[in-house]
Amino acid sequence: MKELETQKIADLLKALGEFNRLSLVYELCQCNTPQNAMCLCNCCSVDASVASRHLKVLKQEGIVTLEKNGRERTYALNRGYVAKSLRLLADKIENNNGDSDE
Amino acid sequence: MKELETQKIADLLKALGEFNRLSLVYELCQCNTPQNAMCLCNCCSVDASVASRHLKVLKQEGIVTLEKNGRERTYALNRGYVAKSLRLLADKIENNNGDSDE
DNA sequence: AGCATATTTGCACAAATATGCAAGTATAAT
DNA sequence: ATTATACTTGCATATTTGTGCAAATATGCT
Repeated sequence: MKELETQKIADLLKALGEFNRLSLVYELCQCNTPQNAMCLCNCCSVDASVASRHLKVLKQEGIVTLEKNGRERTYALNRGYVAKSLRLLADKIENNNGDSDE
Repeated sequence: MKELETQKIADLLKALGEFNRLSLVYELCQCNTPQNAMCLCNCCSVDASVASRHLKVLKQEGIVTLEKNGRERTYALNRGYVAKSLRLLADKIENNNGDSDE
């Protein structure tokens, strides 16, 4: 149970912790409108298939959301979820929350 | 330059984004006193050599600090740095800070 | 010096991961 | 129906990564 939670946050961090994937996230971060995958694969200079796979990972982790518009798929950053998760971890690390041994 | 920064935060996240390494961080997070590596290798059930290597990675990323006391090395979590880095990223992701395109 | 404890390093290896290309699928346009 | 666009998926592959064991190193103890 604790393990599951640890694994989940580890997976989130791992998904973010790869250069091209983080570049995609940054790219999405700068545009307020959802972007399609083709646009995104330009931001890091990789094959479309590579961008596609990275976006799949990001989606699986809930970092981005996907919407299908005709033949194009637009991705949007799940800002709230990612920010919240990161802050939760930051709080835990900084405050050693609750558990006060000293 | 931007790339370097992206790479740096990616490396930090990658270091945190592995189950056993994150477990070590959590373990260090709960103890306010620095812990030696032997103690730490018990928290995740891995060989001492494995814990040693993970701690090395964490140290390289500035996540933990090392202090030598005689033959034992005690590690302490660099709470401030890690928390600050995570919050910075959270802010960036949530606020699309400054850069207002639409 | 000799032994015990704490930790790191060399080696081997299996599993995961990132990548590109080519082929496949889906949908829109003509 | 044919063609074009926007992806995704199936290989093949090269690289990285996590792991354990055994040996090496470092330091303290007697």
